[in-house]
Amino acid sequence: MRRIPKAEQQWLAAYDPTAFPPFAVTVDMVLLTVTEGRFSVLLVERATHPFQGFAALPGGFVQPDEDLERAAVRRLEQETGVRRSAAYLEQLGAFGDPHRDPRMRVVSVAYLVFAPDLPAPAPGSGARSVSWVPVDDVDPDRLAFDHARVLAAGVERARSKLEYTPLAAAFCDEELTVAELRRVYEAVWGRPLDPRNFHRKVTGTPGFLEPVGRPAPVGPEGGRPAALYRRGPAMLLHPAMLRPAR
Amino acid sequence: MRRIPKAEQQWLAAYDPTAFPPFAVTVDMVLLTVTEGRFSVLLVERATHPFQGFAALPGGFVQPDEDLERAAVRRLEQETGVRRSAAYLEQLGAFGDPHRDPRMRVVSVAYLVFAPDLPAPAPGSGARSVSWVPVDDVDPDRLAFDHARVLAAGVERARSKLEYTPLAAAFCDEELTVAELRRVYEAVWGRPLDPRNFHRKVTGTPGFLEPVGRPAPVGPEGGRPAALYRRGPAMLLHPAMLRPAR
DNA sequence: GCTGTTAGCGTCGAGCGGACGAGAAGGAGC
DNA sequence: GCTCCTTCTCGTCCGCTCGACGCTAACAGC
Repeated sequence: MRRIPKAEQQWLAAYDPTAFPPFAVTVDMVLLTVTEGRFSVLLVERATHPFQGFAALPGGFVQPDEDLERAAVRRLEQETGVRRSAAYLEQLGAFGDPHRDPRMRVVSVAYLVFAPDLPAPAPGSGARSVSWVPVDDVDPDRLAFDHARVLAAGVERARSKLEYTPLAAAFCDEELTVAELRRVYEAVWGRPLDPRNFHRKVTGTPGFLEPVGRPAPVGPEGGRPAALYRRGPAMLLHPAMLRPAR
Repeated sequence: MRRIPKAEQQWLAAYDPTAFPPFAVTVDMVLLTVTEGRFSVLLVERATHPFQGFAALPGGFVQPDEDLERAAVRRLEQETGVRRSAAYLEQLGAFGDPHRDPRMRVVSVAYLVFAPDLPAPAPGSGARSVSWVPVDDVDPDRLAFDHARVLAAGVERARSKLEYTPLAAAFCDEELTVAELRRVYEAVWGRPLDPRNFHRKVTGTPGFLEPVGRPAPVGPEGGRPAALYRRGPAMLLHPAMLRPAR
């Protein structure tokens, strides 16, 4: 921390911190998962005005002495029970249209979260119900505030992140198979991938997956048991996993 | 815009908009260019407390009825004379550490701007001097607030954007040569590129460059005149221009 | 003419990725 | 046991891209 010079200390003591236009600041979360083979987002139903009865992204006001990311993590754990260590979280951006909230001037900082497949969380405070909704089934006109724009930005960011980072593994359990990872890519990108080329690619990219040395139990469809892997140390994929052209 | 139901109108009329913790919201700009062959950022010297005498990113408070991007564009034009149409602008993210400003709780929304090579702008209000500083020469400890983190995020984002978008052209004039574009890449990435492979790549990527059909005037070093191009319609590069490993 | 410069084209080989064949390893049914 | 089905895993072929680099084109200056 910088040492504050004496002249500035005196100046600060005389400073009126209410001399600037006041804003409310909120965090909203685009919490994504893959469940039952579908790329889905967590939505809550608003129990109060404004937008009563509309679907909305979970979120809430930032406390006066709370870091933005800390506020997001708090909401995540409160509203969904997802622990920070079990998920991936990054900032998506700020949304500050002057009329996005009819009550007052609000700037919302959106966070993007990748969570593994979880049971539908119990409703928290201020929301009637909480549920996973496939992103393709979301009606943008039935979302509160500007959450349609926020969700669209989050979904596109997620699709793009899967190309050049190993974060698809954040949608799976700690130990995972190549086929589970492939189904994540297929759900997020919305296209089938060749299992053989996918296998060659992910096992050939250094730092993506590390073998556990143990097979997974056989699935309900039978077939040869798959080897188990866990996430490797790589943060970026070289080479990238580019989406096939449609 | 949504029709607001009567029950909500009544509820809103009775609502106290000061019931939430007040924040100040600012925009800060990471304004980048390539000048004299160096990747540079616009810095101002702060004339007032706090951080008097420190270098800082240009920026300022968002007005109560002003969109975030509009506030950034206003600052851009006021402080630097750069017109919005002549540059590329995107949001970089929100920075909201509770103690980033000693005066009060401030959330800053940072914007990233790519501008063509310009004469050093005249100092505006509240700043002693304004100048382009090569990003490699910036001393992070001499930057005000958390601007070292903001700048680092902007520089990394810019380096990465050049890989998969045609935005390097935003650092050049409207009509440009392949060599000018190559010098932008070399300055931003900090490594020399093979002129022949670079030429093949950018002219072979559809939508990146479109020929004007006219040669550029011969440069001070002589040599064969280069053909002029202008930016094509592509928003994303397929295939991408990956940075060579160091 | 010759020299020095930059611009632009061509060639070669390594490596990656899409399309696909084929064997390995399990279960279910007979 | 054997057959049939499933999924997993490895291998082959071929086209494309990219890095390294040679070569020619088109200017200025002398």
